[in-house]
Amino acid sequence: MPGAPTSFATLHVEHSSTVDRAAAELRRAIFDGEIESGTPLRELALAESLGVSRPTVREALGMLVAEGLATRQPNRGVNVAAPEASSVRDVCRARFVLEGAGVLRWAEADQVDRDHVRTCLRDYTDSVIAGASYQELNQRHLAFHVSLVGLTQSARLVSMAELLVVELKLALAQVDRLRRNAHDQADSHTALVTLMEDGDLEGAHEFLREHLAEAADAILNALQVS
Amino acid sequence: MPGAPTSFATLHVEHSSTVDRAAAELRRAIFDGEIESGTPLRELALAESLGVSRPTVREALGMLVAEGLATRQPNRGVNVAAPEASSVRDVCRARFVLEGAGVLRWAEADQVDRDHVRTCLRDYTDSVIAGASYQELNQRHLAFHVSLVGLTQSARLVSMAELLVVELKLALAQVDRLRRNAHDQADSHTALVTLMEDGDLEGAHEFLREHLAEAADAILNALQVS
DNA sequence: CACGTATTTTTGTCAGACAATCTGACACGT
DNA sequence: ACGTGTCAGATTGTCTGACAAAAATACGTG
Repeated sequence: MPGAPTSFATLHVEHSSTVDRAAAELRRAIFDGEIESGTPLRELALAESLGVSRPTVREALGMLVAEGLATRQPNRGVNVAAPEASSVRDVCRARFVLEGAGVLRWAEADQVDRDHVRTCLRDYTDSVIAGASYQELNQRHLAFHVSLVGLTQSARLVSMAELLVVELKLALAQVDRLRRNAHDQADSHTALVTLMEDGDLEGAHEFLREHLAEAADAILNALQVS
Repeated sequence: MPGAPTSFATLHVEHSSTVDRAAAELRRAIFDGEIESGTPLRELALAESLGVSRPTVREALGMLVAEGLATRQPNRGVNVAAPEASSVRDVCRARFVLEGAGVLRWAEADQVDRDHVRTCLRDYTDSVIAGASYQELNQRHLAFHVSLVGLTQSARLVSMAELLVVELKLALAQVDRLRRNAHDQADSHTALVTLMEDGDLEGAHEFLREHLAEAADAILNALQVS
């Protein structure tokens, strides 16, 4: 529609602050394995490396701590979080509650949200077929799971699920470098969606429970090895 | 056991930083209604009032924003969050997912967690009988609801529920000053626990759904009036 | 080797400053 | 009157430098 559009709803510029960029760089370094879990994150050293001031680093570290990627001990500094067995179990229990709630609401959910689930599934399977990097596979895989929570139509539940997923990504970053997960789970996810499409929500719910339990066990095994 | 106790497990000192105390003071002021919702929180003014430096205020404001008590617009500062109808609905939907998951797990839950629910209920009803302040009633009321989430035995779900409850407390702080909620809901909560004790978890689940929907409507009505 | 003390490192907090950005008002040209 | 350009004031975002408090470490002494 050329001529005179009165609303520019589609336009927007990147509005990133220095703190955001610093936090993003730290996240990348953690997920890429450049910083091992448990490493102390010294404020002064980071400020020099990143070329920003110490207050900026402090704020960025605060964000990482809020996301669960790092832990802060008062007067002792911030360390990269070390995924423990108990926290992996806890995250998976919590995920089952959130994602399960989404699955059970498949029928009442909004059409857009159902389509979003389908899109995420397709993106994931396409990546598997294309033989994408394990990082991208993780990304798509977890995006699919988050899209299930979207079926609840609660923005807060979705952002909670994203927090949980970040924690899982941290754990996966540890184990994936040791033994790349097979990631042949695409079929399993397709089966889940098929169950929902067929209206067997209880079945899908149970299927999800087992799927998440298996995933937790796999991660725990891999963690124990390392 | 007098003489030489080898473990001092019961002892511990308040290990609070200046930032924590500043954030606590801001929270108190917000919930006490000393700062109305929507008020801009200027860093310089707060620093002077609180007697701390601007960076400290900044960090405290960051905590409030992370808790959902305030909103930050880049380069425009932090404002006390204004509870909207959509967010109230969203919080209640999310609460139903979390608390509902706890209710359904009543049977498999840990004995301690079930006892905790009973304790919270008793505390609440006692406060009602004693005619406590509406702030204390809110506190106990919401603590009971959080204790339901504890039945899932997931620490992360509990902390998520606490976040949601903080947001609700903010909304309640707005309306309670206008029309004190009757808080004759104690019976309703007792009925919920009775249903669970009797093993009718599905019934309790449905009961909870209606209870939360009613609560949401009540808050929304009160908000519309103001 | 155990123990208490000094040194060093690191965080928590402060003060002051500057640049970037937003807000609002005012002047200007059409 | 309307839209545009410009400017001053206010506020945030970021930096520099500094100091006190706490923890970790090294050291000396018994």
